[in-house]
Amino acid sequence: MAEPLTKRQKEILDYVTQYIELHGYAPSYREIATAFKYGSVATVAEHIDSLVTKGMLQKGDNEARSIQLVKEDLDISSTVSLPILGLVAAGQPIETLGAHPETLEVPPFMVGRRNSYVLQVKGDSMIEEGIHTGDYVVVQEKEVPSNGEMIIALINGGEATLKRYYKEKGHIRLQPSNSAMEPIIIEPGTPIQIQGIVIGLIRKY
Amino acid sequence: MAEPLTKRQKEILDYVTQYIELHGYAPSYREIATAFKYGSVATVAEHIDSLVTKGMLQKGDNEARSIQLVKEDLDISSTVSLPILGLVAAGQPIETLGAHPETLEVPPFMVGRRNSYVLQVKGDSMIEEGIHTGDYVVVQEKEVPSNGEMIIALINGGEATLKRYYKEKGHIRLQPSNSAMEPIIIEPGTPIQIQGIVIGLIRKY
DNA sequence: TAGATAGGAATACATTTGTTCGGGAAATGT
DNA sequence: ACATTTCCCGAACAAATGTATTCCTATCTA
Repeated sequence: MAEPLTKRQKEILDYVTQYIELHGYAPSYREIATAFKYGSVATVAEHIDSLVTKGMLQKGDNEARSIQLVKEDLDISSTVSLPILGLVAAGQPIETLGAHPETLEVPPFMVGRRNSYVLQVKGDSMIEEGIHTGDYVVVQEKEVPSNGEMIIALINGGEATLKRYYKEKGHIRLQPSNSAMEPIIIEPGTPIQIQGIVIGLIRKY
Repeated sequence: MAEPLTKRQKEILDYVTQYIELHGYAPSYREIATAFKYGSVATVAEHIDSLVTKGMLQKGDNEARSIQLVKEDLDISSTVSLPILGLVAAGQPIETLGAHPETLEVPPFMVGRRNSYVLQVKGDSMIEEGIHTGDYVVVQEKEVPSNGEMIIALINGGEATLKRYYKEKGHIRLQPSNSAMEPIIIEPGTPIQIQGIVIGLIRKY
């Protein structure tokens, strides 16, 4: 099945492939001819015919720009699929999204060893660090964060916050990155539950 | 952003979408006219123009079957490994990282059907939209951006910028998201090369 | 009711584009 | 050496295709 391609044919194939990936549609024969400095489109037609015959391309009859790539290879790289557990917003409990959470494919380099999951951000508490409403944060479960780490915390058993964590003398300070918001001081004895730390951010435009 | 489509326009869009998925390339105006039993291709041209204006489609000028879908749908199966081509920073050319670029595993929902790659951000030109030094932006190659899209542009053949693109009467405005920086006005004739549009952001803490 | 908007028709036109046919030169294989 | 394959040119052609212009009819809105 592996029909051998000549050098020229492979060059044409590569050009067509790149053109399609760049433009979203196929080149015309004359565009190919120009790219290869051909004096005749017939030369292009021959090569395309060869490539079609050899099964490397497909095309419609008498139809402009109808060359199609014969798709074959899709890379099967490793990916981690994390559940989107809900929304996190200052002052609101985490809204769970039911028993069948959606999942988000996450680059493996972002995922830690422990349990991880994804939350969608709502609110402006970390706006000055470039975390906007709609962004996804990758959260790794961790009960004892280090100073300065960004955490998901439940305060008073119900309110979820996305803040930076600072353990200081006599109390814990949860620092938003929003000059319009005040830091939260957690005095000893106040119930606080650290859900995890933020280890990644994903945004789609 | 969400331009309202009329019923007819949506029908045309759906037809074009299905045609492309079925054939692998776009229909001609006359094929669309036949499908809708139109007596005139001008009717099709009007609808396509509307859809292009509303940002639902793109097309080449005077090019047959050059309609492209803008809304890229995602197959939620494999993951995509994109090359990290270099750094982008205002006033600096893209620093290529040699012939053996690292790759970044990117969630497939972020990748379009065209060529995509990853750049690491350096500088503050988009700081107010939450794009910081060290972040990775996912770039999709596209020569003709739509208004308001965030683009990677080469100005004067060497300076790379990450800006938002606005085509206005008589010129192009490249708008940073940093109140300390001025927009760049591109007068007609100035060499400018659009590398692609930013379709995603990934940050690792 | 006048005006605006969406949808459509008819026609003509200028390109764009794939196809076909004949011929030629260089490389390759036998 | 001879045949085959690969590669290319040129021109002519018919078909496919996008565009421009003018006009028409509902429908909806101010």
